[in-house]
Amino acid sequence: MNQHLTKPRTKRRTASKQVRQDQLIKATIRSIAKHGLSITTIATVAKEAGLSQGIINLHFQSKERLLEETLSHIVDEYRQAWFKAYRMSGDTAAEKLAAVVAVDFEKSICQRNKLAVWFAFWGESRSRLTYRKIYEESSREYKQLLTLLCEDIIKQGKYKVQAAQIAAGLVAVNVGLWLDMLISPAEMTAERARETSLAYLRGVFPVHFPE
Amino acid sequence: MNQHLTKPRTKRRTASKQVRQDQLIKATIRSIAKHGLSITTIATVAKEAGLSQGIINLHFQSKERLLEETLSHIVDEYRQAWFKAYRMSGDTAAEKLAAVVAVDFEKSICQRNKLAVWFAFWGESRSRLTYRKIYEESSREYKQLLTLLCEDIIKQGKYKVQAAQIAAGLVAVNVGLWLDMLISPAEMTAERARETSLAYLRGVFPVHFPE
DNA sequence: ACTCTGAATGAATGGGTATTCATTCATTCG
DNA sequence: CGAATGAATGAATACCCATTCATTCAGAGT
Repeated sequence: MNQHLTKPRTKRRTASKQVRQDQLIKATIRSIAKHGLSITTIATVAKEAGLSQGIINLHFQSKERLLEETLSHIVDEYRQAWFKAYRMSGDTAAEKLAAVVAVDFEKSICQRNKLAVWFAFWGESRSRLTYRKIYEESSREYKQLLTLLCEDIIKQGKYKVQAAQIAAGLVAVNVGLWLDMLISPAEMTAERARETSLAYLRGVFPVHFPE
Repeated sequence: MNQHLTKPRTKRRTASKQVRQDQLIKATIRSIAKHGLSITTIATVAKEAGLSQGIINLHFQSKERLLEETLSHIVDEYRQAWFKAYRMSGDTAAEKLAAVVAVDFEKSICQRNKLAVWFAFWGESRSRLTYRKIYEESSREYKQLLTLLCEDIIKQGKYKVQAAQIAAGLVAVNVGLWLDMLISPAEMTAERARETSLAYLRGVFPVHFPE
């Protein structure tokens, strides 16, 4: 029924579920960055991973689930990064705030491939409840933390601003800077973005973020 | 060769190129907002417009060109809006800056359907030079204008900040606020977003944006 | 060495999708 | 009014995509 005469004899390996799923998620990120979400197919991901098409449904049941897992992967990685920065940084609220914000401009977090994925999913989020849920849950936590830190700083410095508003503004600046880094990486480097974000904090909390 | 026996006899009209193209672009915006860019097909757009599939290639030659024209439409509309706000507003730089920034939170500009389109195209922009070009050109102009206004204000108030950096931060905040309005419209209304954006300006230019 | 398990493949399938074009029809013009 | 024009249709075409599954194969256990 089938003639395997011209088979290219590719070397084949077996690997654990965990390894393969990671490999496929990373291939998905590359494919979305390279081709865009709307051109990303089972075929482009499989090719990017150097594996066969069938393996995606084997490990993720459907393309849709692969995409959801990819978004979750990036969102979780981000959450772990800022949480670690929060716990490991100095004692004052200002130090902690600076450390958490700096995460957004760390190489592993703000590399262009990953930024492309964030924006790709945000672009579809209006129409896909699942994407929105995945992002919103993590985002809410993040804003809560920033708001708490801002409240602390405001109390200390007797600033006349609303913590939640400053936190929302801070998150917003960083999202906007990510867009610049995605679209015009030559003009907006991570370093310049970090400074721009810090300029916002300096404006709002001059005593705590001097110079 | 073909049997038109069951034809539903839909009423048919003819309209000028301009009218049809506008109609199709608006249908495209609705389709992208409703289904997402990756699910938007010739069929969904045609259905949204209440017209037949063939009409899209008749007026735009290809689906890709329709999408490009849709992005251009939104970008141009935005550019005209802020340019008008710039020309029509008061004489001082601070007044002009406030007026231009306020455009981002006008109903016609920041309605959710249009925000979905902005983010959809940003999400694909990494892989599509054409999208990036369309956005970048307009974006550069916009930042130049904001930078000039900031320079003026900085000179007047002897602020110790860099105009380009403040302008970049301002654009960034507003992009980030658009994301909030897209994802969580209940939590981030246009009014709240406007205030958050203004809080940024107050922080940086306290004398010119008091209270 | 031999069997067993399950990882991996890729051809086949069924359902879409963009584009084309012969045809229909509304409108304009002589 | 009758012919000419070009807007609009939608069936047909050729291609693409996600998913399935019979089959192959690598590694573990005996």
